Amino acid sequence: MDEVAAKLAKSGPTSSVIADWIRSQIRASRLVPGQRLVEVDIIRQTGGSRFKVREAFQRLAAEGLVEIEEYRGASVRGATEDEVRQLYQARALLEGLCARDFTLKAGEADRERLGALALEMEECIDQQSPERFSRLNADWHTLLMRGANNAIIEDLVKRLSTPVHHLLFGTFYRGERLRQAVDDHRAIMDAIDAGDAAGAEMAMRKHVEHGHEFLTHLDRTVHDA
Amino acid sequence: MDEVAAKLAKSGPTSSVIADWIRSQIRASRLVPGQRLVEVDIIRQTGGSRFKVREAFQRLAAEGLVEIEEYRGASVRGATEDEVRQLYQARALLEGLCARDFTLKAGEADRERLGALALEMEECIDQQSPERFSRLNADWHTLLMRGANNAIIEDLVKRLSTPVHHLLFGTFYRGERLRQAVDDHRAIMDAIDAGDAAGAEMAMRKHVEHGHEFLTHLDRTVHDA
DNA sequence: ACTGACGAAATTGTCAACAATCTTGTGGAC
DNA sequence: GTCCACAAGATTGTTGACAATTTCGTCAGT
Repeated sequence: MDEVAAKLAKSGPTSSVIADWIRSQIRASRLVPGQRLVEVDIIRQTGGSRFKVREAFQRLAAEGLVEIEEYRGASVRGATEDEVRQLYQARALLEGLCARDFTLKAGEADRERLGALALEMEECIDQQSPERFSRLNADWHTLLMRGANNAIIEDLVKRLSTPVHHLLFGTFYRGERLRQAVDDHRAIMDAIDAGDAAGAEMAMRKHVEHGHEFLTHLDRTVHDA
Repeated sequence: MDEVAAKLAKSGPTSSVIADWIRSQIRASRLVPGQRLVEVDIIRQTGGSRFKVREAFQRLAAEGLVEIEEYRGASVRGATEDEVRQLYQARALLEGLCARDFTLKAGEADRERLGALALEMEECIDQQSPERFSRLNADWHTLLMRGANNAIIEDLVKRLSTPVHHLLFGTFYRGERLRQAVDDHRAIMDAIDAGDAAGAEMAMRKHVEHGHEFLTHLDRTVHDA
């Protein structure tokens, strides 16, 4: 019998598991900015104790993902348009650096895996499966940062991505966005394979900026409707 | 009578006040990497309740400043040499962007205040007051990021700085480091005043890299001793 | 119908006691 | 002297109950 699993089942999810669950709910737009996170609701849905839920809130508050007000509890913190801009600026720089370091440091295995993921993503365009594309896209970016051997930046970028993930997801329903992303990835990988570190950095920055442009364009479209 | 103050005094420090206190202890090297943070000790020294202390631990763990292990509690998390390198790489990019944006956006008042702080720092060199220099230096960098109107990066940089602050502080006891920092600041401000955004960005990157170089140099010196 | 006071319900903040686990010191066997 | 088992103490994890505050519905007065 699996003692570890039995123990986990008995004592319920840990605070970081609960925090992960809340993060995923936010990414999936099941929790939207401004919405209050009522403790008993989270307890019912996760099976965690109140203490652990509160611990999870503290972690998420430290990440800036939720806001805690006295006697009003936790609520999902949204990002203003200007914050989204700042956030993409930072991402462009940080991921750009990773693209550069990946070019200089990554092994053959990582490069091949990056290409394989890119191919899978291309298939998604015709198959109209945005959620799969989204997952593969996240994997692709993660692999690149990991290959660059930069855990600090990987952590920062993950943190920066969460608040806009649900917005971003909307852009993946548009074929043109998917095609551009695939093209951008191709350009980045070409630079990497050519050993052109500076080129890879520039291409990555452009890629992130494209993401921002699509997002603001989409936002404007929605606003007009 | 001040009701707010009375209330605070009665109910003791809040969890974020406790977190601030722990952060300051780490920065001041009174808590060193690897050291365990025993709950009752923190309670005695801050006057907070156990519950609030634990909340503070969760926040600090989310920031990556402390590590929490089951039944072993919280301990100060140190940074490896490689992590410090990654951390400075990220800071160079992010603060560089702020120097650029400061050049483009900051008003006359902010520019003057930046100059005033720089002058105060120059005085510190002769007066041999590294702790004052350290405080002014932090103010200078903060002012620059705030003038660039980039709260996201300000937050990220603050987070990146805490784990190495105590190391950095050691470098401020060396006159040569102080002089170089002052020179770097001067170069950055000259570029800003000339409206040379790209120049300011480059100068800031160099400044941060200098900080890293001094740190590794110091580390090697200590190691040899 | 509208406004504002009032109170019950819901929700969060706090604490103290208890359980689970780790740590340390002690004593004995070899 | 060294090593190991064992127990006592120290430390952390968890729970439940209670206090403080907000929220929402109700109802009188206009």
